[in-house]
Amino acid sequence: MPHEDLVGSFPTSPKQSRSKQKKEALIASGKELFSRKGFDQTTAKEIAAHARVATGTFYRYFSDKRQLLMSLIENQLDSMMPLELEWKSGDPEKLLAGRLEIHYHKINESNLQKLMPELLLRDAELAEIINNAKDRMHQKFVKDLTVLQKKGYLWPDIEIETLTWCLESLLEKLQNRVSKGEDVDYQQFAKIFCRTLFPPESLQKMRTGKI
Amino acid sequence: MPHEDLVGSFPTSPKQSRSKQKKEALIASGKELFSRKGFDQTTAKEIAAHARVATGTFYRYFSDKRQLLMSLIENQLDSMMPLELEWKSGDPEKLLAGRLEIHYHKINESNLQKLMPELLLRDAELAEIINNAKDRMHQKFVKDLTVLQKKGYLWPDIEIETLTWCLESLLEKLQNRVSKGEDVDYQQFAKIFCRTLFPPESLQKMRTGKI
Amino acid sequence: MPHEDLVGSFPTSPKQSRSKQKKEALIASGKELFSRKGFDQTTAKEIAAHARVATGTFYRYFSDKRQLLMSLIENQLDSMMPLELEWKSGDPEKLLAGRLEIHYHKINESNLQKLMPELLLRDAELAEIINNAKDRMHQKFVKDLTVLQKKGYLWPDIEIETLTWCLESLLEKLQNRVSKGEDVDYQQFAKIFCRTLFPPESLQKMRTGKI
Amino acid sequence: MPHEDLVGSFPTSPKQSRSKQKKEALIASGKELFSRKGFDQTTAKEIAAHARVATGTFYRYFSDKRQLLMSLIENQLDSMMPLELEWKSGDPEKLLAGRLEIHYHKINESNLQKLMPELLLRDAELAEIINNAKDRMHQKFVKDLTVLQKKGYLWPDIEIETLTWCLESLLEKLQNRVSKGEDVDYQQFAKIFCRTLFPPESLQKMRTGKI
DNA sequence: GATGAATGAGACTTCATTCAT
DNA sequence: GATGAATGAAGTCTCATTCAT
Repeated sequence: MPHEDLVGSFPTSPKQSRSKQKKEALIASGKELFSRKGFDQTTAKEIAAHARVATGTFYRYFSDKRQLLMSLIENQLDSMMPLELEWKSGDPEKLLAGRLEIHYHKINESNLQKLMPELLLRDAELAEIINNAKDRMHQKFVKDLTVLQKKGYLWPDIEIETLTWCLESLLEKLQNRVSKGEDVDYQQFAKIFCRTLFPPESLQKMRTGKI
Repeated sequence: MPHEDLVGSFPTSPKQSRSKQKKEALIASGKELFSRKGFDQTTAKEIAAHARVATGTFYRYFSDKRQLLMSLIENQLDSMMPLELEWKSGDPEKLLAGRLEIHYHKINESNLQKLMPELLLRDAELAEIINNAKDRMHQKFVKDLTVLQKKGYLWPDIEIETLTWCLESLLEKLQNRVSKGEDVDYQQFAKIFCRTLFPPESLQKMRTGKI
Repeated sequence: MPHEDLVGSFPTSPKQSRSKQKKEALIASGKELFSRKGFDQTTAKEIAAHARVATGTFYRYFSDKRQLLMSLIENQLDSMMPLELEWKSGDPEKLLAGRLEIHYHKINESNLQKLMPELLLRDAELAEIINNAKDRMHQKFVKDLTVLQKKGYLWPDIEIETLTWCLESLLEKLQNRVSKGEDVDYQQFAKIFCRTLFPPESLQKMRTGKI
Repeated sequence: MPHEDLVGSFPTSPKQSRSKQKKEALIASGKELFSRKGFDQTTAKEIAAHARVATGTFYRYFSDKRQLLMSLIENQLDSMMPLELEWKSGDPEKLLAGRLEIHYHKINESNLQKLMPELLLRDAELAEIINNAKDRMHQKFVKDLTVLQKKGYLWPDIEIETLTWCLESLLEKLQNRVSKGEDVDYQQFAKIFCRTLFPPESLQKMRTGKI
């Protein structure tokens, strides 16, 4: 970060109004506490206290705990979705490793994901949002794999549907580990992922550009 | 009530005391309601009502809601753990498919798994139990894979650690699908699992008994 | 109260279950506190405390404060309605005085009436109930007066509609005074009421049975 | 804004300072909202919003919600009080009708009256003010009626005290109807009032100036 | 043992009032 | 003066747990 003071020379900061700051603080506190203790175990009062504001202030910015949760989830919706599969020329394992690293780098540590299963049980609206997103991703996955299959790159005796959810599981768990702050070896993961997806011959062809 | 012991002599009624029956009913109700609505969303009163007993009766059999939950989890602890990896002679894909089917067949549908992440956040004791179990399983997995690796069956450039959690993810997700009542093609899954684990040459050797 | 022990010799009391007793206590406390401090100034906690039960108990019997209020009002709906006008033979002033005394005797002291105007502002359902009742009574009043008018008993130049609400006002205020515990001279009131209603000639005829 | 003082020279705009205007707006908003929804159901924020000022501004002009209410009541104290009884020569029914019309004409529609009973329950000071006023009025009424009684104008067998509250009830209800915006036939009302007050002979004498 | 009414701590939410800008 | 965000006390209501019958 060179010349950061250049930035500093602009009117202090983007002049985030107090308001904005408090809302941010509440969002951050919500994220932290929800992740740490779970949704039900976290009270609005606690979130407010953690954000150093009064209880009532919480309700200025969010109609209730659920709304705050929704904000958090919406913010993370993109990163919660696994990356898309694309295969440019080059070693697919390395390519994938690179893309994974970039994609998951931006996922800030948060166990918000952990809360999802229980949350989905009780919140139909949330469930719909999430399921829609997952569905779209799933369709995309299937479509991509179908293309690869037609080109004869995949294992010939494996069905797309099962393959899809297996790969999705791997990506989901990868993301989990990242968000938990656990170390992840993207190179290794990419290798495993590719070998699940492609038979050795395909990998070889792709590596040598004979796609 | 004359000759009630005559009834006891019938093999159909295994002399389950009233008590036992009530406890069972409470356990069943707890499982169903927790799975359906989540732990916090289910009240002791509801569980009792669902089990057709009075609220107070709940507390005769369980010291509190948590204890019922613990029972449920303990009951399912085995099935919640993924199966062990063993490789007898024969087509490994078929062998695995058969074993998976048997192993997961006994998992009754229940979303109890879904509750785990949130539950672990708040209940240190539960977390320890679960983590210990997972850990033991993980160690076993690693040990088994190490053996296979030493024998040279695995992909040579893949590390055991990453491979382990990838395979665990696959099994975990498989179990999830089964407990959600979704259809699962064990044959397909076994194929994918085996190819992730073994390179084609190993598979070929195993199939032909040249292990 | 002679021989009260005779009563006492019956199995204690009508064996009002605890439950019933608590509900009664809550109703009584609600009535007293609402009357004394107003609806909004009375909290559920206070009502419970006054009835010597825990706050939560209040909610076993009433879904909320409003429902308790509704019970109270329903209980009093009859007595809140003014008596009907009927004229048998005899001195109308005395007849009326007697009937008023009987009718208002059963009104237990309570300022619940006082709360009505404000309550009606905010509670559409309550407003409808009350207005329907008032309306029915009004129609009855109008009908009765119309009969009397046709018989030529009323002041000839006074319209029924205005007369009706004037008489209703008198009865309403009478009831107010009674429920406030103020002394009321029914004889005097009946005289005034009758003279507002009938010209002296009619009264004379009625007294002498020449109806 | 050139020549703004020209505007000031117009007689229409009495140079109401901004301040004054805001206070007026708050008073108007308070009156409307209190009347419409009741005192407790109206928040200071709402009143401010309705008056197009900030919440804080409310507290510049009134120490609290109650003070605004007090202003409103004080403003209306005169009109809330029933008119005085005076009998000049002429047809008393017509005279009264005329005076009623003038007196109640100035009562702007507002259900503030409706709030009084509940308000008096909780606000001792307000209760005292109101009761004093009512008392003064009552004394005046009694005094006036006593004079009429001594002159032999009233029904001879009716006591002043009861008669007084009956007439007050009629006037109170009349005022209620006016403030609710309901149509009122002053002529009819005056007839009823007079016949309640005076026997036909007195009325006849008064009409013919033989008072 | 069984029952279900009772308890009361504590979460949620509102709003009168204050205060920094 | 004006603004409206912030405060926090207080009311509403739920539910885990206890207890008298």
